[in-house]
Amino acid sequence: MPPYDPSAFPPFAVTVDLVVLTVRRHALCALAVRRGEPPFQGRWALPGGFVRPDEDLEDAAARELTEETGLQPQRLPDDTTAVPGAHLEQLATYGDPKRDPRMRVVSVAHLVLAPDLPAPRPGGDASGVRWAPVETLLSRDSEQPPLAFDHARILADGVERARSKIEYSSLATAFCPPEFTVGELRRVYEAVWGVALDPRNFHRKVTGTPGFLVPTGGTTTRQGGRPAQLFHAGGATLLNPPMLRPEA
Amino acid sequence: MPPYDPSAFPPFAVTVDLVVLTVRRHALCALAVRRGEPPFQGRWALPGGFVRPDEDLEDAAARELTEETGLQPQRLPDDTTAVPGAHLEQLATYGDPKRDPRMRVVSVAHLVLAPDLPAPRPGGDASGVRWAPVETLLSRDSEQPPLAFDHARILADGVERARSKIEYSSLATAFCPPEFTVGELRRVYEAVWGVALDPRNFHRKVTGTPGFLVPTGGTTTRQGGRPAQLFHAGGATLLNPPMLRPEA
DNA sequence: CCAAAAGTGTTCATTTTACACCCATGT
DNA sequence: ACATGGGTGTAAAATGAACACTTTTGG
Repeated sequence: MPPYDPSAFPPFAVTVDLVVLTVRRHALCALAVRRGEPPFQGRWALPGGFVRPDEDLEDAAARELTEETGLQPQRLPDDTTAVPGAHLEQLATYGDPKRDPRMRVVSVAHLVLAPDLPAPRPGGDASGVRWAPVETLLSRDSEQPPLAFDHARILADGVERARSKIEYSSLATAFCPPEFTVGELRRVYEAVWGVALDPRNFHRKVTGTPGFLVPTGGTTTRQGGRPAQLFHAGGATLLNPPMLRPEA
Repeated sequence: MPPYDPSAFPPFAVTVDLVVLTVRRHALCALAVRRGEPPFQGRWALPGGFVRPDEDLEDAAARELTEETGLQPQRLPDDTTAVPGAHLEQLATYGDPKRDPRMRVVSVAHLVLAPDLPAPRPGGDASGVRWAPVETLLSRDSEQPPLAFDHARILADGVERARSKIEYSSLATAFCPPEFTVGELRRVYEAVWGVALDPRNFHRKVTGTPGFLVPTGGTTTRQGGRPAQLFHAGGATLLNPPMLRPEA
């Protein structure tokens, strides 16, 4: 029953699509590109492209990310390139036979969490790249049409993954610059979850979790008020106990 | 830069592989099939096969599951077929260019959680199907060779997913028959996590979580001792607060 | 001085844990 | 009678939530 006949397999196209999230102006935003050709010409879509014949899926996602944004995923902890790092992980694979009207395309979606970029430079495709609040991109009652293909679904899945994963992992630091304050980290949680958190309890929680935050020794007043300690992300990836997301 | 040229896409084969888990004799077990042809002839592997040209990924996984085991995934809550139900979800996609020595194959792995089957009937392929403890299948120092392809990695990922997901969801009930006792459910947790749980506190916890368990009214003494209430899984899919996994 | 953000201490409610104890069956 | 698993009560310990209060900057 394994009809594993390499000479007669059905042909598929395999692509990667990217859900690139960041926090800008206290809102969770995603990267969108405008499609320059049919189908869905002129509509917004997620960045992505074909996987090359000898390329691993994660390599393809990293390549597309760099092409579109100049970002590089943080693959090694001691990555010393000047490019800002970002978290990259596989999200899910979408293979509805009718998801692309032209042909059978299976897309392996990836999730990228990036710090707010000083210059969100558009990459090769000049026809339009933008950061937009995920609510705007997902709203059905807005003036603009929905995302192309099944990209609204993919984006929603990516947002849901990010929201749940910062509960029990240290991934929220991927939204922060290399050095950040506890208050800046708290504002990330507040933006991603859309809630307000108690600054006092939040501070105790994150500084009390071993391996989560490592003080750099420096301080900053860039948020105003009393100078705040600067931290960078520690080695711990799992948060135990997790950060609790308020209800309602 | 979207070189979205449908006429020149690189050809890939797309398959589904299945991590089918159950609890037998107080151990977490997975379904393995013996390969009848090269490469890896004679070695154990995960069940799987090609996705058909007009078939969704989940449909392909469900079809392979039925072909190999006679199981059917529980897609509708009021599924009235006589076949026992099982939980099916997408796990992850594996696309290393060298994972199959013959050609470029991208495999979308799925995770299946099934109750212990009275007759784990082998399906179409008669050359060998068995349930084996995951520790046996993953042990590198055993007398038997490791799983074919990258299936050890896929199985490990599936086991890890199952272990973490029963913490915060009601998925552990997928390992149980339609009606089960609190003790039987506890033994599922103990087998999957490899720990011992306090029966008293476990009972209070699961019966106190609204929507998790619904009493059927019946009782059973199939485990010996005092008759135990029978339950079936309630509508709740998320467990809040989660089941806590003991350390170490 | 005041406003703003950082950080600490303390109290109360809730949850988790550990374990004593009783219940209902099979042998 | 007794072993076996089912189920309840309860008190100590740990955790989370709420919030008063002090600290250190900029204006």
